[in-house]
Amino acid sequence: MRADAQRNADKLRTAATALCRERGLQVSLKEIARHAGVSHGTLYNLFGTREALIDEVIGDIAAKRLGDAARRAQACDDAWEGFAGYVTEVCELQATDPALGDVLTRRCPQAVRLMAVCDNTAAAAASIIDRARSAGTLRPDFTTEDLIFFLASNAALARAAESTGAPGWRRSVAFLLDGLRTAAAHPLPTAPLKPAQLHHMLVGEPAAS
Amino acid sequence: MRADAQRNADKLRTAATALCRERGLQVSLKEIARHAGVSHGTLYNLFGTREALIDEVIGDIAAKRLGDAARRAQACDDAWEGFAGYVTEVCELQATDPALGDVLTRRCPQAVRLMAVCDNTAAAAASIIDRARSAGTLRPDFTTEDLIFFLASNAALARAAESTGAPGWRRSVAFLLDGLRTAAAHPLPTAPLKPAQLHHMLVGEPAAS
DNA sequence: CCTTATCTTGACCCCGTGGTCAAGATGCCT
DNA sequence: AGGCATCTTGACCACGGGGTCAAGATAAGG
Repeated sequence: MRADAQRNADKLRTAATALCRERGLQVSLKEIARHAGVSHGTLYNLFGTREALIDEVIGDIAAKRLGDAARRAQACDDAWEGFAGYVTEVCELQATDPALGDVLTRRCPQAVRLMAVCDNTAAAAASIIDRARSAGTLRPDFTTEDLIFFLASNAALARAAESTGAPGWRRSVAFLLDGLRTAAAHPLPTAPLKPAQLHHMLVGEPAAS
Repeated sequence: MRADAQRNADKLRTAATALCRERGLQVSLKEIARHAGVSHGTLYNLFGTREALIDEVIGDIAAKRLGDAARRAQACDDAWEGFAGYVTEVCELQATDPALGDVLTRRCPQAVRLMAVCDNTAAAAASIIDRARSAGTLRPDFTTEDLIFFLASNAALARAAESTGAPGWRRSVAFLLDGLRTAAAHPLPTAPLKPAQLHHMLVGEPAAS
């Protein structure tokens, strides 16, 4: 790879990172190129598809931040505290970094690394949930799919809320948590979602546009 | 108004109603015209702006359906049942009629009648919430803004969920309700949203595109 | 039936998106 | 320095959105 190509690739990566993290994963490629001070043709030359760029640029950040949150939760002595802290922390990530919200809602299904991050997050969430359920503090009928559903539904609003300086999502999370303690549980109206149903829901309809 | 103009207006209204209710309020005007078998120029002639069309077409439906739900809640003997039923019913409306979801999230701020429906709904919700709080079954720190925040966050997902035949939102609502009983309440992390903050949040960032 | 006011049409404008590619520029190696 | 391979550019394609308007169609009334 020639030096100038390398330089341009870096400029594009930088621009893409910044734009994705402040506006989400569906920023226009031409805008990224413009922002990087480079022709959009160059972007196509160097990365080919949006997925390749995004995947490269957001993959590590997403894996790190979501992984850290999961590890913190698992390291927590109290299972419930770990679970509650995890939910709060992930919501906070969504609120402050739109790109992460889009990762969790599978907005970019072609990006293999991001999808892997998504799967890992689901697995981590499952273990955090399991632990809290086993401890008897989290209601037993709460599933990983329920958590992801909640995260997905909060993604858009959390972002908007943060920009107004009014973190309404914090109250939302608190209400949810209060409803998730074993003591608060009442029978649920429907069966849990199957993973495939959740998946289809998220990739099928990319959250209103 | 000439007879053919009247006929075209009706065709456009019919098409607009159908498309809005199955795809939300931001359907393209050209698509509505196409669907009505009429030139898009005619649409502009007869209605001028998207807001005028939408307002006329969705206003009554929205007012009726949301009003009915509120009345049913208020007619309910038990305050908590009324409240819980109301939340469920509104979510169901959002899931089955994307247009209503968009109305409640103020996706079309120029449409005065729709905004009035929105305000009326908020007022009705406030009274339903008040009643349940006074009865002691709904936790006292839950506000109208919290409800609207929840409805907004569920809007996109409820729609997607319905189309997969997996009503995940029903479980979401159930978890929320379990967290809203007075007995389940734990202290909240932040102060309630002010109405203006909520408003700014909804109109400022139209939910992730 | 013929006139006229009303209405419809579709070509046209602007803007944006994703994507391609020949021509020209530039880095690099000899 | 020169020549080749690599890379960049920006014009171009097709598509879609919102919106406008002159010219032609048509309903309504005399």
